[in-house]
Amino acid sequence: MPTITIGKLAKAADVKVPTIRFYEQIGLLPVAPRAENDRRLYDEASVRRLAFIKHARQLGFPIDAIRTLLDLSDHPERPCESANTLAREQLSAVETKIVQLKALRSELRRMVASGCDGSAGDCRVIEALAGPELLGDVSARGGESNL
Amino acid sequence: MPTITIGKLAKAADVKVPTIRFYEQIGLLPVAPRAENDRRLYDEASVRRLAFIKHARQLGFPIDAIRTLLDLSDHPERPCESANTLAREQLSAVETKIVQLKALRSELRRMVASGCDGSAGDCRVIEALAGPELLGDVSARGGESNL
DNA sequence: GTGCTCCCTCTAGTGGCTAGAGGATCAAGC
DNA sequence: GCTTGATCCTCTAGCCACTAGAGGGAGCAC
Repeated sequence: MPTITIGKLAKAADVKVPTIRFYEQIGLLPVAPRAENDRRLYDEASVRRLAFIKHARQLGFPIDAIRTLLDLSDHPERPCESANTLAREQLSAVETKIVQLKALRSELRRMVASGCDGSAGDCRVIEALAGPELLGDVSARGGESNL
Repeated sequence: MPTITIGKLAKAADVKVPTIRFYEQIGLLPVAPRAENDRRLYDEASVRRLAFIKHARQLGFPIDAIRTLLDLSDHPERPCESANTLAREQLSAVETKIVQLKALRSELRRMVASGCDGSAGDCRVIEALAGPELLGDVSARGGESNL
């Protein structure tokens, strides 16, 4: 029997109230039953479901992937292949992004290190941006430095 | 005297045609003069300006920061303090993101490593998502990235 | 009755493009 | 001259995942 208000749910899962309504709207959360005064009511299962979503979002899973993951979690008898695939895909997306960001970081470090304090005409930062691009295809430059 | 078509400019700077029109619309590129047939015309300076923008975008600078940087580059007599500041800010944003992504990566690695091939009911991936959150406040928010 | 907080719906805005409709014009080949 | 395909134009709408705000109702403490 659902008794939790949307505000309580929001606090319990550390998610903003409008986000919950948004998740309902796009079908990530089921349409909540309403009290007589038209307010949404939730139960403990809602808290768990929302926490699941939040966790997955923190890990960067796109909404569609989360839909699939929730679907699997709702049907424990189905094979979990796609959950594994989604996780691997997300891992590789994150890894790619890290590689790219490291390339950006090293160029930005160079820019910042050669920092100037004169006028824009001699500015190393602006020069670096105007100059020939040293980053090739960012995604192609994996090596960089490791950490 | 401008003679370069938008298509040529797009190729020269490796940017899509609609993106150029978009940059004009938001004032990153000046309104291009038109030929008699109403087509936009560009010159070498446009190529350099667009390359500057593209490079800055690749580095993740937000449009507003690029506006400032272009402004400085248009007025070489001004002090370049803000260029330095913007670069430092961008560097720190990139560094923060890297840290966050590494945390995600390690959790995803754990998930993927404990991969299962049974049914969703026993799936480690789903379990990990449902389980208590181990991540702090990573909040991968803000449109995922501005790369 | 007066605040205060919570809730409701609905629309529009964010960033940085990208896609598509619907049409005009151009360059090249026949 | 005619056709074909590439390129250009404008305009609107869509993407993702929310977030903000308007404008209002309801409930509770004082």
